[in-house]
Amino acid sequence: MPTDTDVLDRTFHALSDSSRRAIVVRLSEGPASVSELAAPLEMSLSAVVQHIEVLQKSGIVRSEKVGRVRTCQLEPAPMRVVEQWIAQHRQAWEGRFDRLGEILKSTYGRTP
Amino acid sequence: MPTDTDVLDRTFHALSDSSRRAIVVRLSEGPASVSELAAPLEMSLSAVVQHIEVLQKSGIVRSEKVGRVRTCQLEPAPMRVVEQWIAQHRQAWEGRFDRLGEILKSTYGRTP
DNA sequence: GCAATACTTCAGTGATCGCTTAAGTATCTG
DNA sequence: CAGATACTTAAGCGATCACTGAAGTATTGC
Repeated sequence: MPTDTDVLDRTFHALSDSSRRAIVVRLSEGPASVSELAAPLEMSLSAVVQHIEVLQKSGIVRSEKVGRVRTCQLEPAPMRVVEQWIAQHRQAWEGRFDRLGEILKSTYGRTP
Repeated sequence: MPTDTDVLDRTFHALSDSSRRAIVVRLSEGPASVSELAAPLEMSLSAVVQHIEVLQKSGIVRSEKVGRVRTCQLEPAPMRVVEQWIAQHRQAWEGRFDRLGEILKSTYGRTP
């Protein structure tokens, strides 16, 4: 049973590659087969399969094989964990903008 | 000049490590020195410095040295790019389209 | 001046990453 | 059944990763 930390590690890692993000963007338009996902990417089918494996390990993507075709689709749960993590620190991202100067000033009485 | 793709690659990568996320969480409470950031982490100072470098290359963290102390703080811009990317695909993550399609199908017997 | 402090830099190491090629295994289609 | 299709699996390779430890360089306080 993966912890939130595991999910965050794997999901952020999965999204850190532009080929994998392209796969995710394609899947956001609806389910697709492995070859459909591979078509626009300039790499071997084997490489694409490996990217899909990374996405599956993160939980972002789920797939099912029918006959000889594996169909992939998005799974929302891991992204919700990521969004939640970001939301928890959003105020800090937005609120503490460019205050180093102020802190240094209050600490040293001047800006160096 | 880094493209959005570069920013996404580096920011997602930066956040894919739990030690780096711990640094980010600490910085969300306010600026901190390198040693302050290192204190709760069970690794060498050198390792922490390398994590901070990764965060700086992504643009998430900015730092300034005064005397012998380097003070780090969050920079919101890269996170906004990440939030924007997620927002663009949120509907798909949440499965609204799929469910809407199913609902319409079960109601009208077809997708309009 | 001199020791403690706060990093900084560098070389090395084992693990993981993103890919390739090659050789599989099922599953359709005619 | 034969050949095409859609993956699947495995080995290997150069690059990057997350560290460590050792040796540096500025500052600061006494």
